[in-house]
Amino acid sequence: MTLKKELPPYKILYEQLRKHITDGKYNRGDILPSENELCTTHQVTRPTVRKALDRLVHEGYIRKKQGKGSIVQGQPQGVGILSLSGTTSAIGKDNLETKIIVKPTLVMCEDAFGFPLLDFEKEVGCYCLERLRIMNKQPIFYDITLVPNINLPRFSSRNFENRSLFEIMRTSYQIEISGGEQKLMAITADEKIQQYFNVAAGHPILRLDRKMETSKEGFFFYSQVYCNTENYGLYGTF
Amino acid sequence: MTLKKELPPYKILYEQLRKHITDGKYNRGDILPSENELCTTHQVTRPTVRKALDRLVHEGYIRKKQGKGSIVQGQPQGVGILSLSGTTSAIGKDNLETKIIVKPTLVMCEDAFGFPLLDFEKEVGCYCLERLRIMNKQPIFYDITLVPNINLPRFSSRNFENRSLFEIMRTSYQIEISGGEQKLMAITADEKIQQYFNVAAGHPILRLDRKMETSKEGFFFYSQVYCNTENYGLYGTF
DNA sequence: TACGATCACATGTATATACAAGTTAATTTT
DNA sequence: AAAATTAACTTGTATATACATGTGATCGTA
Repeated sequence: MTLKKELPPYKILYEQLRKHITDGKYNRGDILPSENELCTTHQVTRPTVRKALDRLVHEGYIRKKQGKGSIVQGQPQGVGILSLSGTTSAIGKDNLETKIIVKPTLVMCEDAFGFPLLDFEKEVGCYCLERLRIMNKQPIFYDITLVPNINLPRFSSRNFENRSLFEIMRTSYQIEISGGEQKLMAITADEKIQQYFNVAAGHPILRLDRKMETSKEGFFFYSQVYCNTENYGLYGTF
Repeated sequence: MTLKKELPPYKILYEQLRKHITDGKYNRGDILPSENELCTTHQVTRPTVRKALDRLVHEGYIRKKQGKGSIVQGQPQGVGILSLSGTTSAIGKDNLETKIIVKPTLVMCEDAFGFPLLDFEKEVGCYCLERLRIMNKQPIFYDITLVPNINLPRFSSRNFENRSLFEIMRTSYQIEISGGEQKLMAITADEKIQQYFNVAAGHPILRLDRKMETSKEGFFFYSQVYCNTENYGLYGTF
């Protein structure tokens, strides 16, 4: 029994081109083979090729120009905290240190940061973990994450110290974040946040409540992120 | 001389369906006419119809389900301020009133909210306009927008009262926002903002600095948005 | 009545083809 | 030699068609 039940051609082509871009076989500024070339090399017709390219355009991997070609943009930058990727990638993970405040603990809850939980999620409970992200010795992010307790082998014992949750999901469980919704607001630091961020009372803090949807049907997870944007504004593209 | 140089059929259909959704002719949960019906009513073929629908899906106006149909999602909640659409659509424009604080005025500037300006942009100057968006009698957004002074006929005399800039760009000049970058931060209200939003000193405010890129090569515009998220958090999908 | 097969219809995917329009480089003309 | 034209590419848009696959109502049977 094969897990991949034969992807449609346009997806195969999409995956392949995407991989070549992320792997660096194509670099920013390169021009992809023309649509007609891709047709012959992949033995598909132009609408099929275009469907694959459309998706790459939409996701920011390439840019197209009439009469010219498909120009590689590179890794969709900016896919920072405001979009697909994990919080870690928001500012580049180089100088970002992660400290676990609360290790994954199973909790029962009725809702997740304003997002209503599904019945089965309430039943099985959620793993809750709290982390503090520190950049250049200064705490920047504090986040609380809720992951429904479905069958994720060894989840609670995994090391979250310096890997984003997204990365663990993808590499250990083949679960990708496919989208989500979020609510943003500016608040003032409460006592807990004042402590964590080492800021005065009344300090403005940016808060995000997010619901992530994944490639695994019906599996969501939730997080609440507090950001001290005093020195590092949140950057993103769209 | 017609300004609209004949939009392609799929765009006409897109605009029309989109309008019917934003106008409320179709409501959340409604099912759009089937692709084949749209073919006959609009005298185009299915790929053309699908192209229009693809775009509506992408922007979050509708959702498609195989075997069922195209289900209206409503105002793209989501495609709100954090993503493609205009600020107006961030919270639905029903109760949103727009007040012009400063009418489009030509100004010369060196940079735009931290984004460096191109040389030609510095040369020709930018139209600067300031607006206050009011929801249920409470000011929610205050934004300063810079639009480079390229040839946009009658731009400064257009009525921005209750249309988003994005909408005017799209419908009057066939310029679409294709992406952009933004920086977010939480700040405390300065005196001007305190006045506009009628809040106390120290009130937390969410600020966005954005650079928008458009379908018109080399044409960008810039805005700085202040949001009072006390009662209405910024909502978006990704 | 309850259940299951069937059928009509929805979207999903793919082919084959045609022409429009923008870009670039080679070719021709001046 | 320089400028204008052309030719050969590119992507953009559209048609016409075919079959696969998911959904839901209808009909027929146990």
